[in-house]
Amino acid sequence: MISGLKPIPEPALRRLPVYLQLLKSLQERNINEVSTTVFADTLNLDPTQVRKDIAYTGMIGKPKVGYDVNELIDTIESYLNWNNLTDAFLAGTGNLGSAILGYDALKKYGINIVAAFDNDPAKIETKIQGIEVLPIRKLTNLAERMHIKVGILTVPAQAAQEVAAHMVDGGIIAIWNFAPVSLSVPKDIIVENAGFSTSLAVLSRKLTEKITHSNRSGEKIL
Amino acid sequence: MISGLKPIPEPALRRLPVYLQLLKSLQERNINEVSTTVFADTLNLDPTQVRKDIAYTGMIGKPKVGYDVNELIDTIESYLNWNNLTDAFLAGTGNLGSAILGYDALKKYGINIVAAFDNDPAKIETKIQGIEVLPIRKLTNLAERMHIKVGILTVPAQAAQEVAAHMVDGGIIAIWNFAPVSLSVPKDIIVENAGFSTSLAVLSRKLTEKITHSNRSGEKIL
DNA sequence: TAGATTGTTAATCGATTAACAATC
DNA sequence: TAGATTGTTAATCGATTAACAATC
Repeated sequence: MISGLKPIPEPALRRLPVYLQLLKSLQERNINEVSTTVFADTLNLDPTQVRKDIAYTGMIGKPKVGYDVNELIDTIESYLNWNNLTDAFLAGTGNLGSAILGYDALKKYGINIVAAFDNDPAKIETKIQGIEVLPIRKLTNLAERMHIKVGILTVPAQAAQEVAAHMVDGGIIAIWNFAPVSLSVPKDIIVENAGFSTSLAVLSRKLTEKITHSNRSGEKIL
Repeated sequence: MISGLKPIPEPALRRLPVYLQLLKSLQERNINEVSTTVFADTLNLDPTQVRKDIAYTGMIGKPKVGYDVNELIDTIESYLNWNNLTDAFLAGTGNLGSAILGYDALKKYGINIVAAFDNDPAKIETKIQGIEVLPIRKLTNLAERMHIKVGILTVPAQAAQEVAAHMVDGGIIAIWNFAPVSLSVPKDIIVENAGFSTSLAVLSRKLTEKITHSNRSGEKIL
């Protein structure tokens, strides 16, 4: 065993930030210890599941007591590498791109946007939310020179594939993709799709099911 | 059997918009037929999985031929109810909220924002992206009167729980939550968390794993 | 101490993948 | 027709949940 930890399943990984958020609120209320029962009751999860999820981070609890809140925050944050800032480029300074540039909390998730890129001449050489906007053609070279590893893709759908390719050319290995397009990139490139469509599909379908179901069973829908 | 269709597992539901996106691009290229082999190869999925996913929507294909592209688009869109516009309220007109107000493509996902809410006096009674901004205290009443079912929550974390409660009071039954908070709402309320943290957790951890792994095995990381 | 909680192994559940007859 | 593809049943895989000894 080299790393001492089994690779985490993605569903478990997705729950970690939820735990973190609860832990922070406990910390604010000066609560120093937390059991998986508390997690489970608050978040509607199974306590065993919470215990397993936490175990993936390497955190060790105390029987009868639970977990130390501060320590667990530190452990999860360093497991996610959120305690270190990773420099990132953002491409596409439309509404969404600009909003992300202005989203200070990104630093809490370990992301530090150092430059933005766009092809609109009106935006180039200006600053949006204090971050300089450069032409897209400079992205590849600059990424290489600055050893940038993370790219945030907020360009329109039809430009996404091309800009993603520029990112990869510049040595970027992780793309946070907001465009509604499945990017075709080398298989060792990490792509995390954060577009709205998946999330809205779940919302829309659940809503549709609920409405048609409550109609059928005669419940009121107003 | 009442509805004729088994309820779809959430992982399958999340893949539907991805299929839809590919289908639209086939449609643009005037391709009328598609097989699950094409889906599988393009999207790196198992063809049987694609077939099962599509079956949940009620779509029927033709052996040897595949599926009719236009018909499958229609079927998925109506399965998600994206072919009808659902009116929605948005609360919180900061960077992200404003970006969503300006995001025309939301209409393609069946969402039509009819009013926005904020507590900043400077914003109230103005229009953002052509949509009127009203004080939050008017949300509950107006939601009720307008029979609004969907609320988009883009307020700061500390306000999220309270505003969510106002939405529920006004009869909203589905909340698209962008605040990094797990909302506590009655169990029949649909909450879809679309905050950045989950998505960034996956990206960050995968990146960390990749970098530490490639170091260990001696590959170059630049 | 007794009771609550952790860590872990075993059982269950559900989703993915494989196999294959039916079809055009 | 032959070969490709669908639809579906069976097998596998992996995640969730249950059970329980160890612990403070």
